[in-house]
Amino acid sequence: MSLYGETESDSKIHSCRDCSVRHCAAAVLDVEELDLINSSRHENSFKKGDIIIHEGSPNSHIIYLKSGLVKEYVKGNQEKEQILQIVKKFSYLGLSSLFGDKVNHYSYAALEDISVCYIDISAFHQLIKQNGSFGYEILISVSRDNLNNFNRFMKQSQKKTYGRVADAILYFSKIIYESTEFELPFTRQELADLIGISRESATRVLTKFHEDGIVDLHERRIRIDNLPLLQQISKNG
DNA sequence: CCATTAATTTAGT
DNA sequence: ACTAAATTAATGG
Repeated sequence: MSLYGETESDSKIHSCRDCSVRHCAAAVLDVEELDLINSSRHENSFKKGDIIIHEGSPNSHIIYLKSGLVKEYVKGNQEKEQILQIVKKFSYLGLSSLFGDKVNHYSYAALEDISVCYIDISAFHQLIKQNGSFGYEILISVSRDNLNNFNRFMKQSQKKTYGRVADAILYFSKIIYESTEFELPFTRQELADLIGISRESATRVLTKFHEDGIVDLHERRIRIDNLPLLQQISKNG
């Protein structure tokens, strides 16, 4: 429950050189650059539900997500929150606030038990300046996220409740799990917060989809049974 | 350590 | 908003 999560214990890596989960941008670093990151990095793990970054906190570090899922969100008025996206492992948390401000604009919370590495922000800056390939990879991931999220929100604003729920299911299926059957990492409330509807509507539409044979639904387990129809609903709002 | 109960969270109407 | 169900924490043996 602590802000800093649990003490590190399991499979602690002793150097970035030996890290087995270097992907994308981290994969293009040379040995010296890895040592630069390594000199300031610290590892940590969080339990499901733990908050990793509070919006408004200073962004002194970039956090590399080594395993698990994280939600990126902003707090709205009383209890309401807006979930921007789900972040998958092997990506960086806090990138979107890196160059824009001195504080994080988004909060991050663990949707399952996760492990992370903190990278000092000045080391990160230096790597971007000195290693074009690294910067290129970072730029790709920032752009991709931007495009994805912006698109989702633009389309969402034109859709009715059913289309939004269909969108959410397709989002999990296509982007997060790459499968037609998956376990939601969300409560109904969080699902609603992702697509800007009420919790009640979320459950109502889910059971309606179930009744209509579009999905099979058990608690948080979802299997898409009628993909064409679901895509149709998503498309038509 | 396990079992029971209390408290909190989640789902459905 | 309210109730029921489920999950988690706390207590006592």
